Amino acid sequence: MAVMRIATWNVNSIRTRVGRVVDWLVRDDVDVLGMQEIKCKPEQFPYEAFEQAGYHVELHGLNQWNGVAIASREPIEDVEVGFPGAPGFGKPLPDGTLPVEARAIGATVGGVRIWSLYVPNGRELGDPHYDYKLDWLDKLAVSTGAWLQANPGVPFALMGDFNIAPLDTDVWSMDFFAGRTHVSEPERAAFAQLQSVGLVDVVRERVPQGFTYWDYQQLRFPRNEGMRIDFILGSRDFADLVVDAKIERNERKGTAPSDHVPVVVDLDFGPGDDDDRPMIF
DNA sequence: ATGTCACGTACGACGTGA
Repeated sequence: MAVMRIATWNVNSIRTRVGRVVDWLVRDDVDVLGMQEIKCKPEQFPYEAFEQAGYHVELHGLNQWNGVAIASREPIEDVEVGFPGAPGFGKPLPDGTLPVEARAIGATVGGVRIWSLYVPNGRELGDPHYDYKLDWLDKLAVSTGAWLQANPGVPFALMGDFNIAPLDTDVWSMDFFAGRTHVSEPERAAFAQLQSVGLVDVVRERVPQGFTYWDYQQLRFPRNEGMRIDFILGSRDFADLVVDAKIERNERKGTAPSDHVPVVVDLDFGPGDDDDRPMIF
């Protein structure tokens, strides 16, 4: 394959939406999908629908909350559940450590190292969940920076629901978000830290405007009152392969949509063993 | 015109998370 289409999508329960998700994968010819908020354990995951459509699946799900997965037409290699140093949260376990939630899964597909991430929401400024969010992002940046140093030349991307709107134009109203999470300076600094260790938002360059999430409440989608909080952050080696990007706004329409839509990039590996390439030369 | 949805528990309706 000379071109690989990679996407990220917070599906908000895969059991509720497996039909929509697999239909879109096939219809849009997606090769690799990182999913967030699958909201299930492995034994509850609808593997069959993915396998029948030609996708392998690797996932990390502990309970009805959070949960991340990767689906891919090519084999999924070197799966890693959670990143080194990821902080836990909640009631301490018998050994005194905090439970680490199911928010990160990494794998290599076609020589590309990718992570599907569901960043903690934060709830309210000053809430323990907010401090947890910032700590989680800090540890993610440190872990990512170390990995990039140790693996030069490997195309690498973090993708998922970051629960941060980096720009004022990434929310429908800065007045509405004044004093709330997702737009605070510490959250934006945490997002910038990911860029400072060597990652770039490979979608923003090609799609400067557009939301990726609209709350189910208050007619947010019909009014286009959304947020841009889902991103694909690529290393330089990854970014150099990107030839196209899009936000699939149509996936917020119709029956029983997720509140998020897919974010997509195409990677071009140049002339190669592309079965689909017409033999006209 | 529309004013939220998904999960678990447990079989109606509420608590939790987003």
